[in-house]
Amino acid sequence: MSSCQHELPRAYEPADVEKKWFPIWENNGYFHGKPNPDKKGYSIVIPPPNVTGILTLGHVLNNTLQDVLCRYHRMNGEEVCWFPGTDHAGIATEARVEKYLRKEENTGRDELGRDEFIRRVWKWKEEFGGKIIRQLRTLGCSCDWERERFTMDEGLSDAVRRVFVELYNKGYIYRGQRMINWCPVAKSALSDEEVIYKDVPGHFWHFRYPLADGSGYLVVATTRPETMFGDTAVAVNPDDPRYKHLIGKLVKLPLTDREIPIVGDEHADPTKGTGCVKITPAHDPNDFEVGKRHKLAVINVMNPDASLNANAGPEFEGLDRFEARKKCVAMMDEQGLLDKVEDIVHAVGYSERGDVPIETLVSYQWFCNMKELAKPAVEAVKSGSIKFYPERWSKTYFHWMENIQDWCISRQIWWGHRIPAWYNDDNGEVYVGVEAPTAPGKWRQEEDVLDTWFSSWLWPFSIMGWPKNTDELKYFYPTCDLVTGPDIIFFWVARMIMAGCEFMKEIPFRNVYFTSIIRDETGRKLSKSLGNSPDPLDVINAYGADALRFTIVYIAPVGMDIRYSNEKCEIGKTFANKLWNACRFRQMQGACTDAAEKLGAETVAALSGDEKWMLSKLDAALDSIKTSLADFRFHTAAHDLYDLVWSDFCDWFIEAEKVPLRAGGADKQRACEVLDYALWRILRMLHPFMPFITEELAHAMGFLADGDTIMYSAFPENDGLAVSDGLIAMVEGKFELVRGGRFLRANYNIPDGRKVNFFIKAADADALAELESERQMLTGLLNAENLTLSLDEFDSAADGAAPSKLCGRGTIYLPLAGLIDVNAELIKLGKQRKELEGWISGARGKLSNERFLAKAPEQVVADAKKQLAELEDKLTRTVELINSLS
RNA sequence: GGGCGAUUAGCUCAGUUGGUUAGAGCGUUUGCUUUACACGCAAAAUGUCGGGGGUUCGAGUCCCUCAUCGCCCACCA
Repeated sequence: MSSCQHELPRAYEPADVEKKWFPIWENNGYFHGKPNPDKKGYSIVIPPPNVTGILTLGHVLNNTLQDVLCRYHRMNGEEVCWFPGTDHAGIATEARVEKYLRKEENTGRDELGRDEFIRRVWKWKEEFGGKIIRQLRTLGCSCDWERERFTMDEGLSDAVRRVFVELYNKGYIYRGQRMINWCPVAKSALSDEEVIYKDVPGHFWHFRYPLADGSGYLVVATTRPETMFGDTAVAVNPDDPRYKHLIGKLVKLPLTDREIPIVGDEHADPTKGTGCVKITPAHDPNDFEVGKRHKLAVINVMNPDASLNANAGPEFEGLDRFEARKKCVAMMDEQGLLDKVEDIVHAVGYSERGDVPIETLVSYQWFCNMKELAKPAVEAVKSGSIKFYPERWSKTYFHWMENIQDWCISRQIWWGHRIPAWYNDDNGEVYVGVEAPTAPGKWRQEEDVLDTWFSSWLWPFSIMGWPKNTDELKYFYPTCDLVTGPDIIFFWVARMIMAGCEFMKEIPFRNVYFTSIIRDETGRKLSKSLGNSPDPLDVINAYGADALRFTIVYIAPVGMDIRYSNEKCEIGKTFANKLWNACRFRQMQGACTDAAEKLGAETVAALSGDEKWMLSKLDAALDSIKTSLADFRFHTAAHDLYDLVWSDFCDWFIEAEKVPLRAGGADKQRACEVLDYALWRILRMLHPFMPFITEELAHAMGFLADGDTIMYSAFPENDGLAVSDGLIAMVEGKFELVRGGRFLRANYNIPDGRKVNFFIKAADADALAELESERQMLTGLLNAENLTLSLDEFDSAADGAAPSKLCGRGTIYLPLAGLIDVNAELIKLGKQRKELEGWISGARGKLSNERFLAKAPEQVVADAKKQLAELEDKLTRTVELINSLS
């Protein structure tokens, strides 16, 4: 078939093979997808990794699965396009580059100013960014690299501006003063989703706030003493008999010279704490609401970096919030105003990126009202237009969507899409538009940029050229499948659905597969700080990309976390080696035949039992794999492939085929043809999972000509060479006898390599006939010198007692004149007899249960009867054996 | 407080509408360099399927309950 066949080395060495094929694929344009009316389209958009990111095992899993899907659909004749790209990751990148500039040039944001800083970020991005995209190639990802995009590319930025303007004009986007989450590290507002709550130990400090008239004090409890400088009231419940008479009076706010009112408000719960609550409208969402009800002043006591500002007074101004807390408590204690201190564990909101406690504070920000956007997006999932795998994630989705809050979209950083709003300071006018205002006047553009996710939520269509109505959009949108982690269901998945429905009037994808989260062996999350996060490139160097891909798919359970360790890559590595050697074995039998694509009619007519068995195993695996992939049950497909190759093909089929191969002539020719046919099918079935080794072997074996690629070879179809159940049972009955023979050898320490005599007493005349027809194979598999097949008992009187093993189709004996340990055999057989009797009594009990007979399906009853008959037969034969030995 | 998931061999996990004697890999034990593979071959051992109750002719599988572990959301003066 091909001139490029070459001899394979003894062990598979992935490094050179993997380096060789990727450039060939890429340079030939095999990854490129373009609108093609003659084919069905299949598209995936990559979850754009952060431009600062480097490859992690999470990416490996995620992108391997996407690649499996893409390669599979490509082999099914579809026009596949996998759109790659990166996300500008505003806060993360800005922090990363700031750190870099500080280290390399001892400069940064503040020194450089906005324009220069942004120029430096772009420079950094060109130089170091997107490393991950290059690393994905090492993994073999068949993305359409010609279409790589970045969320801050001109086209995508234009999409962002248009979307902003459209939502503003619809009244969804507005600017307002609200309680927001503030990250003191980024010195920016955050969305609710960017806050992570952690349980941490803390204290309740009970403070005495003296009544202004000197008649006593109220006790308030707080976890945040340093915010007391922003207190503008103390609230009590209006129905609380202890305090209601105090409403309207004043307390003196300690450490300040202010007096604040006691207000009556339902917010104060008489059953909690002392029943008195200090009200800090500037720093607590509930207090903010109380403040609004009572028209209280909002006193912000924090600087952007969470140090205290002038409102905290000269003693505290400039102090870090935690320093201020200590000092505040100490001063209260000194003044005898610290009532008591309680140790508690409470949830504290942390900034996702900065990993420090956030502040809640009141600030002017841009928001997007999501209520209307959510409606069609909820409907899309409810109606099944979009399906989630595993389905249960839809519950999480609905819960969030149905309680959706306004999205804080402005960020006080520089790296990102600057909000397209301009202020006219002369007349207070606000202009929002895609381009700067042309109207005369002094216009000043909004300083803030947009949340990173405000560009990523447009990704499925902005990456295809929207707002232009491109051919790509017409052909590839909506995309088919999305593969991502459940951790970004709110950040990204839900918002993409909303954006698709709103701006494209069509869902962005049909299926969403949520991957597992990868943990280490002990179940901890992988993280840099724990040092338990292996570098995938090291793993690829040690085991090979195919091995890593296969392993991670193989061990990824559906919808659960993965416990990963590098050692597990042995699975993929040894599997690759096994496949390699199966091919090597075939190659040692001679050149590739013409049968790889299709078996000739004559060959089909002449197939042996084992060969038919193998072909039907292949078909069964094929059907199962197709179903599994259609349901995103990747690991089931990987397990099927593993078992097919290792157990069925290597352990049984290759071993069985050694018999006709040894026989030579027509037998050998036929065996080679079937081996070629089966191997070529196996390689194609494996290709989506292990792209490199399968391409290499397809060429090395001569299944493909130079210049061809397995990437565009057809995924196998069920070949319709159907085989009867009877034949499968016959072949597997034969295998059982072989296993029985090996068991006997092992018991008597007779190496498999030594030829011995076997005697098989067939269970009945049919079995005898079948076994007789398989005599050659049986003799070969058992490595027997002589094989006697008979309906008669083994004649222990004449030939000496022999150990035996009971199998379905017969009983196999290993005659060992004089060597047998009769007692050991009797003990073994006695045990077996007892077991059989147990099962028989169970089976009889079931069959004598009238309700079972009446209610169970016919087939189940028939099977039970058949099983009982088999057990009874086995028992009879066991008893016969016992009698013959005792 | 609300929701979701997990609990099966020493370890990591399969087990698709309930239906023969619950499986795999790793590890363990034993024996093999048999003309692909020691990254290998053959064989063996190990389970009250977390506890309890229920439905059913029949439960690892369905229902209830308890326990333990984990995740998400909300709340917390």
